[in-house]
Amino acid sequence: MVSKGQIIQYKGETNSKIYLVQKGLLRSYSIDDKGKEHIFMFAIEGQLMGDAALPDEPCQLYIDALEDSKLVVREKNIVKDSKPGTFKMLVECIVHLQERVIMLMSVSAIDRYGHFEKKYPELLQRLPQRIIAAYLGVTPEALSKIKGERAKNM
Amino acid sequence: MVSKGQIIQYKGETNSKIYLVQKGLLRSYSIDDKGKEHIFMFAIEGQLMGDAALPDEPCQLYIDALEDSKLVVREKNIVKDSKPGTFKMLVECIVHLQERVIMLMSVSAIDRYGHFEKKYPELLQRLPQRIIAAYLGVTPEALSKIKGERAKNM
DNA sequence: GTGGTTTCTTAATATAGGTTAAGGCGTGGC
DNA sequence: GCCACGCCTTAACCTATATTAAGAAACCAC
Repeated sequence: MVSKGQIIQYKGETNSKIYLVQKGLLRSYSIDDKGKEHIFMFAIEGQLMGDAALPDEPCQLYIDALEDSKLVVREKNIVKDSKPGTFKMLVECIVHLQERVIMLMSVSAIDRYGHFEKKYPELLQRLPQRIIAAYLGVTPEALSKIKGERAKNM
Repeated sequence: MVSKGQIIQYKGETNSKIYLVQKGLLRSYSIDDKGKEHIFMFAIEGQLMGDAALPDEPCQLYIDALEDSKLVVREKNIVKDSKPGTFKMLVECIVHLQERVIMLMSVSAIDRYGHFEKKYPELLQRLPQRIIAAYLGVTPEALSKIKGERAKNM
């Protein structure tokens, strides 16, 4: 059980744990040299969250809770045991990342928002604007403008 | 054996194969609505290349050969058998993607180039400029300018 | 409730990188 | 050799998004 805002993993520390979200919402993110947060991914109920670093390597990402959350903690090594569901989750993770990179490279901010809207209507409700902006790779100001423009064209 | 320029997988087709590169160099990429190519990843000797789509799902990426290449073709399903090396490759893939997304979101074009230079000095030699640009998510013109500016500051 | 944070919006300005265009350099085919 | 084509560079201009700033609205603690 972790409460909203609690940091579960710091960048640079070694962490051999991964987390299955039973309830709530986690995010992983980096902080650039200007102190700006960049969200790498979210994990909601039923999803797995963990840094891809090896169990004894320093992590590249921070992980914290965006809502009060209930977690099942597992060792990263457990993945090696090829638990039925776990392997599939890894592949899903790759699929997701593939899409994410494509989005970041080839789609405008306005279209990334449209895509997010369609794909995660639920998160749209649960997340504050500024968090969505950090996920999409834009500033909250830019996202605000995007929403304004979309409202006009409808 | 495939020759330089040959397309191995088209976006939208279903392809249950993955490719282990024995010799040569592959890339996976998408094409946006302006016809611009965006490179997702490279695979050199010893690396695995494949779309993350399930064996019976349409692929999201094109794959082609940047050099004459020798490939070992495998079924995606073989991954399920948890061949010793294969699982590790999956994890490496995730690590790589994680870094890639972080780069795209939080690092300027000039620093992405610096990072690429350090991480893939060999590819820097083997790849033409325009391909590196597409990988970094900038235009060849911008990359040319970046290199010019770096030369000055040294 | 009230006061203090944090978040959202709007607007003005700044900037990284895109676009377009043109010239030079290489390289492979004939 | 020499032509043609693709690649790289440079430069002028343009656009999307960042930055800065300030006010309005929502949220929280007390």
